[in-house]
Amino acid sequence: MRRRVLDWYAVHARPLPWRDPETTAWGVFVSEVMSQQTPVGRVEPVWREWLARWPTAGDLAAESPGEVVRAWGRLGYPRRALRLREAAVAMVEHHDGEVPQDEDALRSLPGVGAYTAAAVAAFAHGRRTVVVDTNVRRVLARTLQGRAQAAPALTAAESRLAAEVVPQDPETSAVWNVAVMELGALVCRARSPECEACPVRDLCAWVAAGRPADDGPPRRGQAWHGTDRQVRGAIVQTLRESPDAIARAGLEHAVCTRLRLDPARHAAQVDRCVGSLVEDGLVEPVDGDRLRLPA
DNA sequence: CAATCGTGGAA
DNA sequence: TTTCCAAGATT
Repeated sequence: MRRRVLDWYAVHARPLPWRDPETTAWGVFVSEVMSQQTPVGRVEPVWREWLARWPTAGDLAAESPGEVVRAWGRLGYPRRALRLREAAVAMVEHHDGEVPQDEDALRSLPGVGAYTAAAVAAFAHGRRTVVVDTNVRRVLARTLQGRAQAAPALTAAESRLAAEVVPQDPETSAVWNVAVMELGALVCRARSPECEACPVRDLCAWVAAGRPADDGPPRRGQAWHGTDRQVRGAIVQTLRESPDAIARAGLEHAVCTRLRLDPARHAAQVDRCVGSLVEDGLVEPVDGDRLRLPA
């Protein structure tokens, strides 16, 4: 199993820029945060802009939150941009401006959870960690458990299983971690798995079982139309595109127009979302009734 | 533990 | 057209 996956990766790995040996730990760190819940294909162009503009943690730490959110563009979940900047500040203040190597130190940074800490320790520093992302969970669920998809949330049994299959040698373990992720992203995909092209199809428990459909509870889809998330997104997008602060009434109008919502019916919702964005530090009130990205 | 938090492309 | 979901983190 391990040899097959490692050999497959050696041939089929995508040439992502942050996999270049020349890429710094900071570059890897940025790529991991940007890739949280965002397809890597969408991350790549923004990552290039960021690394050219802010080549080190110190460079980003010195930037204003608003500029960082603006440069985040449409990657989604803009709070990640704020936390990435806060993580850079923490690196400057507590880690001599460098990306920590220790998994626990990484985990303590803003916006860094179990996955990102393990990934950065492995891919930026060559540490032996157990990287468990959505790809790894799906690959292990299929190959070892014979299930179509992993459980809705990460279970202790899953973590144990993932830890067992990571090679002992640190160098090999890092390649293994990224290789399983890549296999899940390119071949063992969630929707249309390409088992014919899979290096471990002949020892995959799911294939052996005839690729049974998922037997778990149906996943409730994320509601979108008319939600606060949609409204928040439109607010931040509008402010991102405006070099100047915008009056509250003008912002409400712009957001409702953008989303084709009745202003009379949704003014309160827009207002409430502005409030939550201010609390999150994504929006800043100025001059009494005007709003902008935080300076 | 479950809800919340953006966005856009593919099925 | 609607649905699914992608290198998760936080509360």
